[in-house]
Amino acid sequence: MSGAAGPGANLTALRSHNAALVLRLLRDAGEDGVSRPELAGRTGLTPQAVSKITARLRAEGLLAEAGQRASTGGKPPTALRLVPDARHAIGLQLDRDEVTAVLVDLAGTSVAARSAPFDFGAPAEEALAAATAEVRALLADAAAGGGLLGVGVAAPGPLDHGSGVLHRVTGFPQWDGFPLRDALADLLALPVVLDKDTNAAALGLVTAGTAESAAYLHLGTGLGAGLVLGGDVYRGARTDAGEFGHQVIQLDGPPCDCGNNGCLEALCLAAVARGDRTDAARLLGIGATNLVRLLDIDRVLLGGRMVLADPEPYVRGVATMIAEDSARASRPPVSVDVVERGERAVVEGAARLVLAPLFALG
Amino acid sequence: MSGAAGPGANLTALRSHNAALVLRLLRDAGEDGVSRPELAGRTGLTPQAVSKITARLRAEGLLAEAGQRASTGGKPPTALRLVPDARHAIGLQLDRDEVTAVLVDLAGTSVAARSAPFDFGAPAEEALAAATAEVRALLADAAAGGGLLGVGVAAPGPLDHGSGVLHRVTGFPQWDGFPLRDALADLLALPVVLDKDTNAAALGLVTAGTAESAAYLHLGTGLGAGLVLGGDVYRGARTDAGEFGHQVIQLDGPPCDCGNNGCLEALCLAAVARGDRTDAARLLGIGATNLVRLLDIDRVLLGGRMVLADPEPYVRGVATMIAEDSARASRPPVSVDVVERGERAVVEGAARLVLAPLFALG
DNA sequence: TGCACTTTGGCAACACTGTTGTCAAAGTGG
DNA sequence: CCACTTTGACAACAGTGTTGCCAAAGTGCA
Repeated sequence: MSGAAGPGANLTALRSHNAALVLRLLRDAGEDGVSRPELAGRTGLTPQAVSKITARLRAEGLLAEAGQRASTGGKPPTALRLVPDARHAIGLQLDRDEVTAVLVDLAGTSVAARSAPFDFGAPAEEALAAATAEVRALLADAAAGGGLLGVGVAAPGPLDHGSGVLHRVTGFPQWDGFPLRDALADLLALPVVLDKDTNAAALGLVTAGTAESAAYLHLGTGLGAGLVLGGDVYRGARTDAGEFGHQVIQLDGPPCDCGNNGCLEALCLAAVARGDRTDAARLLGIGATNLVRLLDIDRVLLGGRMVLADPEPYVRGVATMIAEDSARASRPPVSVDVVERGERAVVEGAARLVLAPLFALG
Repeated sequence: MSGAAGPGANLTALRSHNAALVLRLLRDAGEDGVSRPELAGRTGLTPQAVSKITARLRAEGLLAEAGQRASTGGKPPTALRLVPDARHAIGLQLDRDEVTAVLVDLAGTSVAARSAPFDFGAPAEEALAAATAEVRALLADAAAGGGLLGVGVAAPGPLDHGSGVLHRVTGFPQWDGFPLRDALADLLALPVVLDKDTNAAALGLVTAGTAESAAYLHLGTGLGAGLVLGGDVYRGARTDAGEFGHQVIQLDGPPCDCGNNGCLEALCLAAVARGDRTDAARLLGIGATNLVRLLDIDRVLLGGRMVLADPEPYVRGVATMIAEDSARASRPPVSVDVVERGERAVVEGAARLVLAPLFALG
């Protein structure tokens, strides 16, 4: 690549980093808030440093006092909490036939939402206009109280997160090479971040759980994964990571569009097509087990239209297969669930693309 | 886990970070050295900050001037280079039947090496005594000029990198739960870092290439992988990541010791056992392709006794399969090679476990 | 040959970070 | 009632990278 050795850190970066750490703890604590001494203990910073940092954040309106806690033998600590309304972000999901937009606050809570039919196959300008119209309408509906941080866009892959350019989306060649991020940023006059829909959903997992490593498996028209490794979304150098569906699990299996034989996606979608959800779940479970073993995953979440239509057999099937394997390998159990707020997981995750830097996540 | 939000950064951490960045660039530049302005450009730090940092590092003896470069229209820049002898580290590899120890300098170059027969099945104290004797003999042979930073230990997994404790090594149940890191640290009175042999070898890749993501595939008595993701070794929460051999690639395949059917390891080792290296390479290639697609890997290196005995068919087979898949997916090519310095890859990687923090790697 | 220009790299002053020392406020518990 | 603990602020401090300035040492054109 550029040959750079990663960014040098200056005092500004130091400040942002520590502020983000404090904000993350405050966000995770929710309404109850956290006391200053607790923040100090959890971050490893001195109490005085925490006092300075929280004072700055309070001046920016990002946090507020939330009453006093019970004393533990001395002066009772003052709880601090995030002020969710202080900032907002927009999530925009471009799907094959629908565009969805949400306005979320700092806590990631959805404040307003809109969706409309969408033609991903339309000419770029037309589709872009439809998407921006949706965002503008959303903002008109619910004026964002605090500052608007930007727009996070989730689209089907492949695409490049770094440059914000779409690649050859299956079935929609006209988007290949289109600089979607910059085009939207110009039209909306807001910062824009672009990512794959699976990564957006995975980003929601970073927030939701304390799990260090998690995988979001999306079974829709295709089968993809969003990976959270070591607390951050893992994209790979070209945002191509997460191609979960095209792992070969049957050497002599049926041919797949990708050119290989016995891809998990082909087998799984075939099972779905013939209505055999049990077998689809079993196949998905095998792929998930491969993933868990390879990457030491703590948590698996399932999503996508096929799963959301009838989650139970999938969750049960995948959970069973992973649990059996974990037991044999005497590994701690891995939680398997449907993604929360199913249909909204991707859009709300998209909004978090914008929020993530504030909390030193991403 | 602990609920901590990652460590807060203070000024000391800031200094170490920037110093490590500079050291890494100097190490990668080798004998030729790097000029201060170039360091500034690559790190993003101001020239004056680089001057201060390099002055400190020079005072510690870690770097020295390396002559003047050609002028580019002004005062000619002074090249700075790492002083490899300034510090040393020990790498220790505990294998099933052999113990190997190397002394490496800051650049990772091997200065001295020893190896001896070893019985991993012996009682812990006995094996430990043999290992420490090997290290002491190595130090007696070649007195380390600069300060000795510590010992990096590579052992067959599973084990926990964080706590330095061995888990149930296949065939050697007596090691289960043994605190190898602390035991060795006590005996040698040196800092000790413990990691899986595959991870140690993978750490060598971080150094060697500019590849952001790489995988080291080890085909020996088993089949495992060491993963480098985003420039760092990826271990997972419990150092269990890298279980590459037990991915299912043939649903109705033969049973594997792990309890599943059609594991890559079982199929691949069976092919090796019947002398069919071409098929073994093909199977390895399928697993490698799965890995490359899932994790957007740039570089694959092959190692382990089976491969090193006759590398060519493996490299060719794996390279061909990945190349075909990459071409179909119009992805940039992935380099496939035998690991350099084959037999030594793991021990020298182990030594780098100790060096890594100096260069902000790991 | 002379001179304008560029680049290097050090020194001093600076703005800002987190840290330490100190102290008042406000509780608990014997 | 009083000793003790904890909270959280203020002031002084050490140390970071940054900025402004300048001498040294080259290049390249007139």
